[in-house]
Amino acid sequence: MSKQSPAELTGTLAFQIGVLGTTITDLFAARIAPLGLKPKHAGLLALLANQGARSQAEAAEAMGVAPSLLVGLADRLQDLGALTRERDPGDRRRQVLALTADGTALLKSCNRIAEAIDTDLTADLDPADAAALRRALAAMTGFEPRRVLS
Amino acid sequence: MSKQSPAELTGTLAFQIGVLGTTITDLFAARIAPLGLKPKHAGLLALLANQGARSQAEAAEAMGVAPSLLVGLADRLQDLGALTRERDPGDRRRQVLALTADGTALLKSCNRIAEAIDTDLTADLDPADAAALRRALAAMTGFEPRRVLS
DNA sequence: CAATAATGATTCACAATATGAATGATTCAA
DNA sequence: TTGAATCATTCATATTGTGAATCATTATTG
Repeated sequence: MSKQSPAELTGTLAFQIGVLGTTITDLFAARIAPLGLKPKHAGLLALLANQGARSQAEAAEAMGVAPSLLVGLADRLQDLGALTRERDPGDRRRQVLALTADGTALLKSCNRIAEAIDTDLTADLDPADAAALRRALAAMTGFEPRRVLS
Repeated sequence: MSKQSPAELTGTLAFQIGVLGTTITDLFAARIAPLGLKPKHAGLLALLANQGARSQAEAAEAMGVAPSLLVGLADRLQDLGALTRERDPGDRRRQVLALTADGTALLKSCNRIAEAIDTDLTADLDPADAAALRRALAAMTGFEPRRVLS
């Protein structure tokens, strides 16, 4: 006889990645909380670091969130001294966000925390499988809409 | 020279799985919405199907949510005729949830939807990498707390 | 056995998160 | 130059989740 119960739903990649993603994000959130950050703050820092200064509208678009949400994220990071927020002289409607040295340092801390989680995640994982996982993620991350860590 | 920018934060598994998980869960949520379900409803159906009837406290524990949240989930599924909710005769404090035939059918629909997402996800993925991905997920899914799809 | 503690389900008040509509400033197009 | 579009911001609102309080029931224990 074949297998009786094929682990309905929970056997799918969609379900497993969904659950694991939430678990990891919650853990990441707990570990960056002492820095005064939430995952979306870290996502914004990373965006600015990797893609350079951006207006709030551009950042919101890139992160897949409403522009109104970005106001609060930028407020917070500005309070922490992690970014500057200046009117674009060429178009004074735009608020241009740019990382400060403090922001870069903060991002590095987030990065270290994420890497520590990676270490735990891949602890009992065949190195070849870990490499394949990275390839698979790269292939899947071009998937449909973009949205940054919540 | 070595690579200048190592994709700060966004290069980590933690970040990538977090983002992908949210993206996938949002997509899954959109596709099961016509069934009148949200991801947590589907998670509860799957729990009952895969592990048998459970009290609400047990289900909440297994899903990693507050018992008070489970009340509403069970209400909804009961309204849809997807589960029965009966006092345990042996301990009349416990409400025991059990799948109905309609609930099983509903879960099968969710399963099909998740499988369709899997198909898209793995479309341009080396089959060997897809297999490795499954192994990696299996290894990582024993990770810390449990929480079901949100 | 009686009194007290613990457990399960439920309701409720509340916090956190996100959205979209409205507003005001500015820029673009006709 | 007038009207439409864009950007940032605020505000009202929806959604989601939690924990405290309550009530019924069951366990404990003096």
